[in-house]
Amino acid sequence: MKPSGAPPAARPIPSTIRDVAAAAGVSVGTVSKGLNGTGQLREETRKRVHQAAKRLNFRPNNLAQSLLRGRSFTVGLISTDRYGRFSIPVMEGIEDALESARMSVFLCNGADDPNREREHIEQLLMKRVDGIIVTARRADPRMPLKVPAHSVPVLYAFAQVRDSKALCLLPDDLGGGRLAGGHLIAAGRRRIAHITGPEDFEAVRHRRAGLKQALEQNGLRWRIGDVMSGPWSESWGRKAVDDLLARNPKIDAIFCGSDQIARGAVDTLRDRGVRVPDDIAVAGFDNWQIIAAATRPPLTTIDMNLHELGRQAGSRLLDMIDGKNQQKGVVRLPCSLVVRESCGALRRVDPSAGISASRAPA
Amino acid sequence: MKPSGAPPAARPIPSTIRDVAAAAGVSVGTVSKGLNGTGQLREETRKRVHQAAKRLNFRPNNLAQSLLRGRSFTVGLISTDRYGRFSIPVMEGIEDALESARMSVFLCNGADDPNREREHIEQLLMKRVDGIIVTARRADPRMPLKVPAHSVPVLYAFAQVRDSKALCLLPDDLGGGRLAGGHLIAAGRRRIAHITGPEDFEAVRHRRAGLKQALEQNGLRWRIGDVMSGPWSESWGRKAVDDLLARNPKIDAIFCGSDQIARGAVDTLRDRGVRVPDDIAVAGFDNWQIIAAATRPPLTTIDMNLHELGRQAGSRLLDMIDGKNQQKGVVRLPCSLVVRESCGALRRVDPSAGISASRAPA
DNA sequence: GAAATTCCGGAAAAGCTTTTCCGCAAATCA
DNA sequence: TGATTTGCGGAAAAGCTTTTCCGGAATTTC
Repeated sequence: MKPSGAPPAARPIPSTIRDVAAAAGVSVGTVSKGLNGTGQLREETRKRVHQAAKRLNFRPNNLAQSLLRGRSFTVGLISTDRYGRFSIPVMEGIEDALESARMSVFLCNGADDPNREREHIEQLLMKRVDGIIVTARRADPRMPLKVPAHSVPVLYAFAQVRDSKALCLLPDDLGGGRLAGGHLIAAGRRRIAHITGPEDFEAVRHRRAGLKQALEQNGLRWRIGDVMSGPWSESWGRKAVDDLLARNPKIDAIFCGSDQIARGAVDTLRDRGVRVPDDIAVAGFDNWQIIAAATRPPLTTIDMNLHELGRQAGSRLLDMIDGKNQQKGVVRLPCSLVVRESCGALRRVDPSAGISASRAPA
Repeated sequence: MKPSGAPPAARPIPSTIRDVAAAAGVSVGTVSKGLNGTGQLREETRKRVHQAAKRLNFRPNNLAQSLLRGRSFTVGLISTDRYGRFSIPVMEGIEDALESARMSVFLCNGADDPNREREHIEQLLMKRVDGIIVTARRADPRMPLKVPAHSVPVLYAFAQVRDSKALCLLPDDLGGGRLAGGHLIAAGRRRIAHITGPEDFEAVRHRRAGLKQALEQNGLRWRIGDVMSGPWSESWGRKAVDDLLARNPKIDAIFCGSDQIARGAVDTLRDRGVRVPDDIAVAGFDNWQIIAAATRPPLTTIDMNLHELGRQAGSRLLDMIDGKNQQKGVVRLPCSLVVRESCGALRRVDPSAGISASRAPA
């Protein structure tokens, strides 16, 4: 019998398949067959069932279905930390992919608290989710989630884990760096500085390495002194430009590790009367619309295609749930170049830099 | 039994209460009592049950529990449109409130598509959620959701609906406008312009009305000509300032309808050699950290406390589920003032402007 | 007209947990 | 020692749906 768990709140009890059966004057099994189009039923019976169901506002109870099926058509999406700006497109992509398979998503926020995280996982397993996707604010390696081995498929999207058996989907920061470098070089720049984020971010190291590859592929010298690491902020971009110009006024391009940094850099260049892109071209990273488009001039930048990354995460998880495509390890998804005005040259990037370029969205 | 719904994917079947019962040499009922601390069991039996459960990695199946209880301990969170920047804090707040009640959250994105929205609602009702929270990117009135009357409690957070029986939680934009105006006036400003967003946003009208109240309460004249509406963008802020100074150079303060607009305004003032805040004070709205803190000087602005709004949404929904607190209508939650540097005066706002001020976060 | 199909729909089990009700055994009391 | 509690744990029902199996009625075939 109904335990006392549920206080007052007198709400109409949703009608069940028995109610429909009674209303249609048939048995419950017949109702099920009627509504699901299975079994052998007279057309007239089927119609009567449908009408009764409609009249009673019948909605099959997914809990019962899931219990029977042994599948809940549900996945857990757990963010290991507070949502960041990057989480949104990833989440949207995941949702898009999953909802077209009629899967529902449980949202869990770990809030940087391992206990809370564990609680969430426990909760999800009790809810019998079919799979789990883990995201983070930062794509760096972290401790593996304590999901009991093999209980359900787990996939890391924009998050990484030191466990060679796990599947991690990440943006190809190296390719992105190469793309930016290639674009600047194709625009005729020869002396390219790099103002970027903290050295301990893997993304920082990869983007830098990408730039390095682009330079070396084009016979340009890689100057360690032209690389400056600092916080991910506009003010760092401003400060770095000041230092850079004092040290090395012959720079003709700057590749920035984020759009925020680029924004600071461009602002300071303008303040100092340096023309962008005529005197110095500036490329950003992230394609953070709101920043990139508002910069004067608007930023040419790299897009990590996070929505697509999320979408892939969703559909790959579905594959894993179905037992197909048991891929493991780190998979890097391509970045793309978004051309605006801060690098001049409104033309395609040199194809040798790899990966196709795309235009800025209208 | 087991329909063909679930393809290959051979995963270990999670152990059930029967398995535990067998392992512990007791009946299933005893296991239930043992694990839940109910019934009368010898301490030794209870321990044996616990050990068996642990050994088998037993996790009660929430689907079965929910089916029995008639409550799923689950709520649906449906965004009527693509997630915006405002959704994040609201979602986090909602989650915080709900997870401390051990409720799980289904995430649904309507993506501006009424059909998809309807699908999601149908899905949620089939999943027997205990309640639904609706959020939006924009707090303006919209068509009511077609949730069958009284089936489950529905609450609108940062979203509004033309239905007097619905509960809508919104920020008090009017109070926010008054707060900003009061702060500027308390800082000794007398001629305050207002550069804001599109007239058809309710928030725009409310913030403007709040400013008007502050002015009139302090015996200052409300000049319609000093109000300028435009898009929510930096470039509008820049353009508006140019126009404004051309028309009316005697302005000593500007209240901007968003931090982005304020950013554009401040940048242009700097470009023109106008000192902020010495010559003209600028206040923003949103307390969008990344913009407000990077502006030179950092913006004094209004925070809508969206995290708190989300938290309240969550806990009020819980009340509604429990049948308590059947409040309806629009509830406005207070905004607060975040003092940085763009208005000079590093002091508290005039208390007559209502609502307490708070300091900028470190 | 009798036998064999074909049609249609009902009965029941399974999926997992919780709770109520009962009965047995041990312990207590007279 | 016989009668009564008390303590402990088992049996079974309920919650909702799907699917398999089966039986009765109608139809067809010989």
